[in-house]
Amino acid sequence: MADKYISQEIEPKWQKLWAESGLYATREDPERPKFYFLTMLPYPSGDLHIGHWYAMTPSDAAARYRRMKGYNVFFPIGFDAFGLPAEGAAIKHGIHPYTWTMANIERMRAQLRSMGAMWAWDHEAVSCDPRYYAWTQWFFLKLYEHGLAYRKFAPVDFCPHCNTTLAREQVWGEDRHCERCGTPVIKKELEQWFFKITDYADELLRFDGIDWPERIRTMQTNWIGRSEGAEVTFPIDMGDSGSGIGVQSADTAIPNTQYPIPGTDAITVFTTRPDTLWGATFMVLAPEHPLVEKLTTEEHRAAVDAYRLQADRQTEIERTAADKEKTGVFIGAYAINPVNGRRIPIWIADYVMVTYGTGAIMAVPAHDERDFAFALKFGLPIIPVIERPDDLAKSAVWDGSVPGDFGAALSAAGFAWEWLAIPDRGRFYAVTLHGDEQVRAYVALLQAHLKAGHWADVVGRGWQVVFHDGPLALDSAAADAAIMARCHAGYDYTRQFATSMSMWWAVEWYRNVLYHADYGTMIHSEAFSGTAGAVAKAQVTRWLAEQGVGKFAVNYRLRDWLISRQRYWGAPIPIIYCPACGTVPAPYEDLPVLLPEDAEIPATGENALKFHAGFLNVRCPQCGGAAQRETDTMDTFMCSSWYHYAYVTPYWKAGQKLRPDDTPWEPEAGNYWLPVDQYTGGPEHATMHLLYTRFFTKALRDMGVAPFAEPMLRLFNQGIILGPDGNRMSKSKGNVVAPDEWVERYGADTVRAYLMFIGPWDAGGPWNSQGIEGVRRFLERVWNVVAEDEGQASGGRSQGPKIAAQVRELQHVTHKTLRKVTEDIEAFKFNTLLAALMEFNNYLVKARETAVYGTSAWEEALDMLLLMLAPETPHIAEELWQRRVQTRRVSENPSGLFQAADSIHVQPWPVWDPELAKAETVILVVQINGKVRDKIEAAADIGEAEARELALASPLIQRWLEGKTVRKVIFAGGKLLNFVVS
RNA sequence: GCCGAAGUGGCGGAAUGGCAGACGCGCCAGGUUCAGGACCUGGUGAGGGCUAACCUCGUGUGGGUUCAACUCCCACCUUCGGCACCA
Repeated sequence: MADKYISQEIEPKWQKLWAESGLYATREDPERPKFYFLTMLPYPSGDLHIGHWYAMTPSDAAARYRRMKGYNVFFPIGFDAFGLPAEGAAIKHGIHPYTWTMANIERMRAQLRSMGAMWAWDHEAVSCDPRYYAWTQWFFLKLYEHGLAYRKFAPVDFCPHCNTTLAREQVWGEDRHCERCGTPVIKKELEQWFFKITDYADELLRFDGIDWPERIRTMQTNWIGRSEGAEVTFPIDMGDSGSGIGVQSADTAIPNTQYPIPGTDAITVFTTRPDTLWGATFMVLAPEHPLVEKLTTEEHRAAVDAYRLQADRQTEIERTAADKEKTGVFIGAYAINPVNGRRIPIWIADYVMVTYGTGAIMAVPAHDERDFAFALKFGLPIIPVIERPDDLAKSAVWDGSVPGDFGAALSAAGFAWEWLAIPDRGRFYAVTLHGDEQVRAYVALLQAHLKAGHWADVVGRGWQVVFHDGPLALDSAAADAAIMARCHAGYDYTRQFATSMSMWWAVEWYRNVLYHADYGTMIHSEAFSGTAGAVAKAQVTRWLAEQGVGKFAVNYRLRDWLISRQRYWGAPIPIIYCPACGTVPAPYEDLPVLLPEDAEIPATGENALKFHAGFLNVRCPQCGGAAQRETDTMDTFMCSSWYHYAYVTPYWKAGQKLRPDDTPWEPEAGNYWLPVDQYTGGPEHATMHLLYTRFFTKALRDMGVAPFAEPMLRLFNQGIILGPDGNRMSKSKGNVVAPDEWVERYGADTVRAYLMFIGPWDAGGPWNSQGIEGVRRFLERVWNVVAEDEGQASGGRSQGPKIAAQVRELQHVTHKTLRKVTEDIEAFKFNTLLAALMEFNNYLVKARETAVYGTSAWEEALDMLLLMLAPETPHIAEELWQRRVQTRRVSENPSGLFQAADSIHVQPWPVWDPELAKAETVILVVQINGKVRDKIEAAADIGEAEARELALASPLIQRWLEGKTVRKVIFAGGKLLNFVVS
């Protein structure tokens, strides 16, 4: 009675029966091991697209597999339902965000059901439900209580299109655009709420006990950007110039450091290279640095103000363009280099960021590329203080400075040199030297040949200018000045240069030895000269601490998480501002602070809460006086930082008064399910959601709320499905692929299996419907093989040795396939899993025509085929399984109704027999000099001697060996034999 | 510029030291059919070869290690992702 495979009929049927039979009901069962399998929750934009299917259906397959393996699997779903698009729809179509969102959710629920996934709908959670965001607000209060939420006035990224501030993580790309709408962001000075994620920077760098992809760990590590170095304090030079520097002796708060220098005037810098301190020849402050105002002298104020203004006006793009010419101005003030007491000028320049480190740097132009460019441009001294590790030195000697026999003398002494022509300056001996010895010998030779009044330089190793009456080392700014004074006096050409280094920069041939940023032996550093590069940094840091001018310090690129959003459609920040009491948290028992439903969304895109008197005006919980609510709402990443906890007991304690000592989920259920065992989702959340949720969990642990430190033990990142044009799918590009039409045409099982089949799950790639037919054909062939078998289970009809061998082969193929499929699904290798099943099915199609048909091995093969298909294509597997079960009358079920216990999806995953999975024969590959010359069938356990014998019996091999001497034979474990001949 | 991933037939991809191209799409031939579609069977990297046996070449490029390299090492090219004046 083999009828046709009509997916459109069986899929809705089984979805209904599964739901009705309670197959997916969640219950904590201490008898069984739990498995919390989580896939990233969707934003209810209105329609599921193919990317959701790509992310979710393989997850479902893996979750189903876990259940068949005997785990009590929790596979929940919900909606990340706050966010800007709802407000956009409100403005555009006049629908309230709540109505729009809930309608979308309703629509998406139906679409999600069509996947046939084992969602725990009984634990669905929607983040915009007041019963949900009551807890979002509860978490905020807890964080506030523990000093992890604070408000500060700071320059923040603001999206003019979305009309709201954004977290640093939500600003993307070189042009610093809004992650959501693509509009370039602007900087605004606003008072905003932050979460102190930086408190956990070090712990977030550790991934102990979690199995996360290398890629994500690297991205998070880079994002946190830990660097070790020292903080060094440079006193301001109060001495001369009497310039009436507007310095006040008030406490000076230096940005991003907890170490204001009370009662002194000093600049603290962060450096990763304290070993280069002796080469710090100037300082640079960020234009926004608070000390700039105080330190600028009257003489320079106009220029400084002008520079700060233009720096402020520049967009971030202009300012951070990598190849930008360095700009900056001197502010008239000087600092004292604490290691040598030298006076160094203070500049401001926009290449120093107020947001990183202390917003101020010591500039070591000889060993920092940016400082080098800056010093070159503004004629500031560049003094090398770290020896070149490669020993290289160069010296260009004008042929007019030495007698004509200089070249011969160089050659005789064994120095490598060649002629170098410099336009307008003449011909030079270009000498390349290696190491101190050579430099010393060379300098002596040069000295002996130099004509009176002439000189030549040695750059790189052993920096110096050799004058006819003796060399001058470039070991300090003073020495630099002395060198230049002699040069200026002796040769007009040099007057255009302020420093030795800029003079050398003019010689192209010198350029590659003038600057380096490597570690190396310290030079020109007083007592530290000679300190080896490997220990220099640590030794100097220790000494700085002893001297009281600096200390070991760690700096992070990570900033605190800005969570304020100037939007209506989010969870309100539960804070009240009272003119008398100040900032007052809303009492726990008043949660949730409800979003007013009657708010009008202003067409200007502003926050509706600001104009809603009923929301805004409130009594102060402390003094009872008139007060106002905070109108900003929370970043939606706050909602998704804890949704995996919400699923455990959705809307826990709804309607009850919340208390600070509550547990945000039903404790027993939480103890059973948490934490998440396997998480799957896109890699685009690496530095946002995936970092936030780790921070959040660590904070919960420290509050005593959660007994674990990581929210998700294992993570897998699937790839991203692009539009058919290879671009990221987006409505504006019109390349969004809707799964519904494909499901209608081919069925959910086909779409599921096709998405799993097209390639490795973590690869993603452009959607291409070519090939989906092949997967549908595969399922039809499965249908034909299995459905036509009904009633044939009567045992083998023929006997004998021939059929025994065929049966054994069938069993071998069956068990080998089971092994492959099991290994693949464990590793999320769905593409090769499906290929193995296709191969297996192709084999069965052929085997059906042989005597194995109807044997118990045949029946086992069909059962196994269905069990292996159940995770990937749940509907067809169930339909065919039920037909087989009924046929065999295994189920005593008088009602005839489907019972959950009979479902294929709760059958135990079969176990392969290693003996059967092993092949009896192999194709022995015979090579001559590594080239395949013959393939011979042999017993799987063949030994080397027999293999050799077999190979030598082959006429083909005999021909290749003719007239050759066998030098060596390599036998690779029953697979391959290689004759090395000559 | 720095960090990471990838590069294999006409296409998606398989093989992580041992038969390159599994599986699927497409294409070609044949069967079935009044015909088309669907389905079934066989073939399908390039070149050579009495179109047979078989041979040569072939996994981004150039070197290397090895009996043997898509796979390991070195250098480079291209594409994608992340970071980027981060001190």
